[in-house]
Amino acid sequence: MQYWLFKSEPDEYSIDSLKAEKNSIGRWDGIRNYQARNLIRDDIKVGDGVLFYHSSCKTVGIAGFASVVSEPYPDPLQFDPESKYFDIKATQDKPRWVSIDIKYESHAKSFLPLTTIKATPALDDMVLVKRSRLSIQPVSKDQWAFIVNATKTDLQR
DNA sequence: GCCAACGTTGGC
DNA sequence: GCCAACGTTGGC
Repeated sequence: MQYWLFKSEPDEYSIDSLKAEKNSIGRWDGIRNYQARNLIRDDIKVGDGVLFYHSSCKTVGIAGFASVVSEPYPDPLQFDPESKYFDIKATQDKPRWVSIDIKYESHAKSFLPLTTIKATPALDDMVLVKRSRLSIQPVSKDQWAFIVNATKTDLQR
């Protein structure tokens, strides 16, 4: 089992959006970065764990947990001229971009802000800290375990 | 809204 | 294949 971090802008698609989907399963689409695509296509497997990260918003950080529930398949948006993710160079025979489905697992009982991640020595090797722009990135087993532990009690109360 | 850090494009 | 110009991401 492997672990990953997926970034999403909560104004577009938040962990609550995922939870609200039918069976709490949503399609992760609109990936238009080759590195991220290659991870989805080649490395990410059914059953892998996903950290759901909220980016470009008031408080950025890890909002909850999900899991991978499908094999990769062609992203339908690349064929849709109405979509902002339409790609004129993609064809049904030779699709360029892939999606996978993920399933909501849980909210972090305490939201883990990026500022805390950066201030935590156990987490400062995260790709998030080092190469912040990658929208899908690997997370180590130790990082995952640390984050599961760090978010399981609500420190706000 | 600014801007740094990338990633992509396209001329040569 | 280089690299300048341009576009995008994403924190602040």
